[in-house]
Amino acid sequence: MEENSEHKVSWLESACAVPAGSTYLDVKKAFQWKNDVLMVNTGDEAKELRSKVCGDCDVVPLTFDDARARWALRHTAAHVLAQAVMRLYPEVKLGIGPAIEDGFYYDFDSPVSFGPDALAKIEEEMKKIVSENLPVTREEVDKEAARSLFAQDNQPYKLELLEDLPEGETISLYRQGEFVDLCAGPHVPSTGYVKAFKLLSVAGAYWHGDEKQAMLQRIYGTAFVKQNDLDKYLERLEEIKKRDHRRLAKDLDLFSLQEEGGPGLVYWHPKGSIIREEVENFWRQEHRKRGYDIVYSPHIAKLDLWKQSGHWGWYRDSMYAPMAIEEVEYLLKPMNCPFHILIFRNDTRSYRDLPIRTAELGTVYRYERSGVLHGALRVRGFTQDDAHLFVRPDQLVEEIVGVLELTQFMMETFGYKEYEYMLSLRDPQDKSKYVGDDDVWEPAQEAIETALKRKGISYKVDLGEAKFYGPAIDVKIKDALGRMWQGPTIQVDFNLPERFDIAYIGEDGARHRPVMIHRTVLGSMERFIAGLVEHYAGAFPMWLAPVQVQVIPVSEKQASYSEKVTAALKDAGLRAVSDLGSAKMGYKIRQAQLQKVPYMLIVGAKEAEAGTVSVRHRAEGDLGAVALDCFVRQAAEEVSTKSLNPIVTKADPKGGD
RNA sequence: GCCAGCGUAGCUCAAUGGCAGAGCAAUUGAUUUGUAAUCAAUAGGUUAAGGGUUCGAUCCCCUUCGCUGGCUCCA
Repeated sequence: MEENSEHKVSWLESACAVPAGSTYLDVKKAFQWKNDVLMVNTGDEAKELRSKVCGDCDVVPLTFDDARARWALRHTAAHVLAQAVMRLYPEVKLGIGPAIEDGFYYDFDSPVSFGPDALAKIEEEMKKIVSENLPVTREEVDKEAARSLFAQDNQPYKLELLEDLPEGETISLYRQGEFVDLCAGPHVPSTGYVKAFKLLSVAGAYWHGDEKQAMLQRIYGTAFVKQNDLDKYLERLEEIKKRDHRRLAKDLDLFSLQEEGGPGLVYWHPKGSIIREEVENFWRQEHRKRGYDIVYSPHIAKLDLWKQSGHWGWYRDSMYAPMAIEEVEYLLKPMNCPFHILIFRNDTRSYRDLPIRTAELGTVYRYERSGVLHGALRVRGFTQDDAHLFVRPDQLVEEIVGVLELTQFMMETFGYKEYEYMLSLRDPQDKSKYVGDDDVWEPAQEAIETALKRKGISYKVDLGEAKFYGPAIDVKIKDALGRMWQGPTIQVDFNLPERFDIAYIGEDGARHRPVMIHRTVLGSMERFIAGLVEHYAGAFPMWLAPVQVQVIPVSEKQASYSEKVTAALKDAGLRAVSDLGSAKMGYKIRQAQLQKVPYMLIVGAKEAEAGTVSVRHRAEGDLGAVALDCFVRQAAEEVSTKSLNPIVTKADPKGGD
């Protein structure tokens, strides 16, 4: 993977918009490559050279094929987009246009709305700008000059952005042809670099992301250095579409949403219910092993309870309107915590009883605005795998560690291998969104950090992501396509125990306040299983597959043997189906393949004679004939070990040919 | 909720200001087959719902509902 220096310099140019006149030597003195990482040389000479080469763009160590070059390219692509739009629609006002994770966007305030036709037209114009290969140049001006420039262009949003910049600071502008934009850079040297790009979609977006501000039209696109990478990205989008849980849930008959029943409410069909049941059984078993008590609680409770818990004050926007029952108002539950607290409070608790771990597959209802609903991933009624741990302060860290271990174990069982840990803290700017004072928030945060450190887990801090009652660890999990999903969440809460005045009797005979840990491992059944559908692309591991084995007779003469095989499988606890329809065998195999049934057993005259089955695996194909009892044993083992991969292997030689 | 787009048979999709169609699935019959689609027939629709324009609307306009992509929000 040795790259020559010239090539590296061209990448560097890409990343920094090297001004005309800088030489290869300049570049070489300012930077050096170490194992494909661009390091900034230290020392005054290097610093000076660096500023000559790169203006004031802050070059940071950068991996060779990373980020920075692609970022610059996409940022320039965004400018090309804006330039094209301005050529076609001169009356448009420009918002902002940054590079993002997988591409770029630009926001426009336009009197005409951009449909698919407009998008195609804009893309054509962009191609023209690219072929013009306009040099991208950086200019530095003072604020006054920038102000008059954008005032003259009649660009109110740019003027607003300008006002947010500190007074007296130099303003950088980037110019390509007739187009000029307020921009920090960096960019690629000319528009000709933007070869492999594509516009993807238009969407509304609020100015400054604030729903009280104007709504602009955002055009999304993506760009890559090489065409090949763009093609690969577009293929990946196709793959994501194919795996979409809404598509697969329909094809595999797992669950549905019913227009007549109302949006955001999930109907679990028999096959989806089997998956859910398996997940829930596994969940229960693992929780019992770890000393959890599993409970059930009601779906409604008096309004007063929600007032006491603080939900009515802090969470009302997400709750459904009260209903009057015999003149007392009740609310549908959006969370399970108050119920578990009532169960805790039902008895006098000793310090010896703690920790008490109360778990429930609790169905909650939350008002989600119509526009945010998304398949089964974002719904209005869902079942959380919830638990509340009531612990003594001295047990807090240890219990958080226990929860972290449980979540890791469960995620791994489902085949999720990579995680990102986020420490969600209060928004320091606006503490009014949270209940309780610093003296309860700080120990909570400290306990979480200690637990994470004890497990040697590195994490990022997410300000403003805390729940209203406490800070949290939010775990993001990476699926088979490399996408990150919200996974387990662990929250420490000193507030609700206070509000409900719960206590345990300590060694000293006095009342002490327990601490609560709120946590979910899977999140919700709806979201988690929808995520699993996409993670496995519908091909569930054996233990979760709704149908585990499909028995397919070669002709109707083997109907009774087929039934016998199916009965043996069922006796072993396997979910087996015998396909006795009049269709051809090939057709039945196709159906089973499309339903992603793990194993198909083909039984013809030979097998009936020898007491064997011909095994076909959905991914491995034909595995040959094995003795029936041998297959049953291996299949049952694959289920009981929750194996992610098939363990039934090529034929046992005794079993047949 | 906001912006844009979409809504035709169970599913995937055609069509047109003038009789609404195909493939798959379903049903029935024939066929009994060796590792991804046997043949034929039948049935299936208030074109999301309501209103308007028109001699005539699935198509044009309005309202409502739902979905999709985003924004904001979130398990």
